[in-house]
Amino acid sequence: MDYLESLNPQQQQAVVAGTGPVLVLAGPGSGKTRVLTHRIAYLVGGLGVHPYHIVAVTFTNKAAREMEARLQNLLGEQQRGLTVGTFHAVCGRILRREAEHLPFDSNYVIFDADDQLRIVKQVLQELDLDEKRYRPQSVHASISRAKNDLIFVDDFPVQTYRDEVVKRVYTRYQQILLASNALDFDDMLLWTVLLMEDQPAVRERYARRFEHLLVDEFQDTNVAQYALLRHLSSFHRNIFVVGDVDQSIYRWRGADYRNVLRFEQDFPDAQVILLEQNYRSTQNILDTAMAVIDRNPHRTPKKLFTRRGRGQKIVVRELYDDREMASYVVHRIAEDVATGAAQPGDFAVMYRTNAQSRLLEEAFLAAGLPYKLVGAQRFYGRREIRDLIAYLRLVHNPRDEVSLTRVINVPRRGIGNKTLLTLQELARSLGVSPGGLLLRWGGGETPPIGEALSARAAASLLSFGEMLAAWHQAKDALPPLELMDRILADTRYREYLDDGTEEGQERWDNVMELRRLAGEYHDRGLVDFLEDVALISDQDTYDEDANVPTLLTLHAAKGLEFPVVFIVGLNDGTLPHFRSFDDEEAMQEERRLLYVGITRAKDRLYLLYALNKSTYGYPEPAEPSRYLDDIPPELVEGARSTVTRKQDLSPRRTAPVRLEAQFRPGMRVRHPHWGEGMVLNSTVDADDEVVDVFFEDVGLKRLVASLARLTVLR
DNA sequence: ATAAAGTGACTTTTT
DNA sequence: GTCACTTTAT
Repeated sequence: MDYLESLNPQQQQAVVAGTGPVLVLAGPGSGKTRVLTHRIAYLVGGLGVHPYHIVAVTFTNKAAREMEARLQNLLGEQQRGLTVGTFHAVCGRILRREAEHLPFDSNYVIFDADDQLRIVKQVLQELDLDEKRYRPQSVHASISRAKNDLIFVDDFPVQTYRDEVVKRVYTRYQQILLASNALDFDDMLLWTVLLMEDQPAVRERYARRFEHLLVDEFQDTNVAQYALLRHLSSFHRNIFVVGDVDQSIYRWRGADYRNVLRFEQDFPDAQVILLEQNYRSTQNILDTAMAVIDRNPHRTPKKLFTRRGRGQKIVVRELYDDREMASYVVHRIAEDVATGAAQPGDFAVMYRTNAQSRLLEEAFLAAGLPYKLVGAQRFYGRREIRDLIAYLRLVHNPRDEVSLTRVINVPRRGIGNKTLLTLQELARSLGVSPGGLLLRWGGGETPPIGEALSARAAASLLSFGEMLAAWHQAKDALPPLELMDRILADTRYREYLDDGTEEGQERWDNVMELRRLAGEYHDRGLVDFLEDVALISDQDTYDEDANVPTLLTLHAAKGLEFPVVFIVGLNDGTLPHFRSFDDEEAMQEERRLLYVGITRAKDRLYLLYALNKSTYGYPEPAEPSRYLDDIPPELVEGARSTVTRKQDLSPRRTAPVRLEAQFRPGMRVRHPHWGEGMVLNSTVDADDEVVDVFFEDVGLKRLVASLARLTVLR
């Protein structure tokens, strides 16, 4: 088999690069996944490396699955034994196997973002700290950042009083995790690195095993991940990383693109290979992307080029507000589909924040067009889904106090706050976890209740304990699906949800969806089910086979491509996001985010901004994104004479009728964005006034008077 | 103990 | 406008 077939010279060079460190700097659409998979195929099929000795690490399950699928095509059964997975999944496997060296056992559960926040809140309450002064999110972010930087509790530096508070919360937070036999996302990396450092023999075993280490999206690694890679490659030094600093968009999660520079320092003998040829987009799209990203300082400029030709110009368009924007998108899609110019699945709509999806969804719904939204939170964040996962987690690991607290009174079974508190105290006095106590109680042991509990409360607890004990006993014999069915039946969960409303039905449908998912784990079992559910990412929910338009955040778009891309809400404050305004590094990342979005487009690109945006309900005038100014007009369709006009797409909204012209040729006017200009012409339309204005700075514009917020100057 | 009604705070991005 | 959390009434 020829592993170099259909690869360009740079790709080939990367695929057959000799042993030792290799750094591949790969622009968007340059075929980096091809390079990674062909490299592995070459190692196994060409050099005869056993797959057992190869590990490939990605950031999302989707990327891992895609790599596996492509390897299956290239290698067939020869690929068996390969380790391909996300950082967290690979660490998870190592931690379960090596649990004897660690302060938790191999049945540990993974606490997700919501659980983590709950614990922080609980701790803040315990320590009698004011949640207004110490916002749980922000305290948690500090803890997470420390962990990503490999700073353990004892080493947490204290310079301010706030640091001191965070350290106290961090300490207690960590105690609770361990008492619950639980890890958060950051712990998975942190404990693995700690394991490698504290147990040289273990490190040696893995370092010897992994002869070849391959890493995707290397620019998104954080300190902990980089440390882990160094440990795992410490014996063979065959570390092959692929990345693009211009696509680094996870700084807020601890990612540091400077790891790419660090790599070159730490491995001075590294081969560096540049992939610049783009196989995805037209040259106009690439030029747009470069115009945006070139403004970032301290970059090694890359020249993205394609053989696909210039293609169509990009569309930059102003819409009245977010609603009109959504409506415009839907109508454009409907039109292209109707004329046969494109298929529904060709389109993607991208935005900066999740909240922006709502109006888009409404517009699709109103038009009766199916669409798909990428985002796991949507599903896994739902109350009913979290409840059921909490039940399963509790059965799997009764020490999980977060889950116990969540479900002990759902559906209502007469166990209120007071009773729960008494249970917790009782458990503490006996030196067991509350879940453990209930389990034993339900299994026949009677705890020394004394006067602490009323007879009714005790009966409620006992009956819950009995259910828990029965499930716990059955869990090893039952596949996840059957266990879930049993829980649903015993708790009468459906009756609890079904309140006769549409919402109740929807919730039950969600439960059925989770049930379907559980069914896929018949052979792998509960542990894998719970782990996968905890580590699922938004990007993992992208379904390329659906042939419907895709709605997704710019972050979730990384690694994907679409024939037609709409980027909506290109307004200052949204992109760049206002929270980044006072942080230079963050602002550079906003720019990279737009760059990532633009480079997803193969053929057509729409950049849309609103004249008015609404910040939680209330509309206010908005500025176009500053990044739009960086795009050369010759790349933009009709750039010289933008018609600024409210789209007459929703018949419900009609502009106020105006009979007389307000503006006359020769008048001097001011526009909030375009500055001062002179009116050249004005005509009264059926329901509005259309004014042509020549602006000093931007030239001729056609404006609708009722929307353009023009003021007349003397 | 629970349901209903009221409050305030908040939205980047997510393994 | 939406959510989570708190207060209030039963």
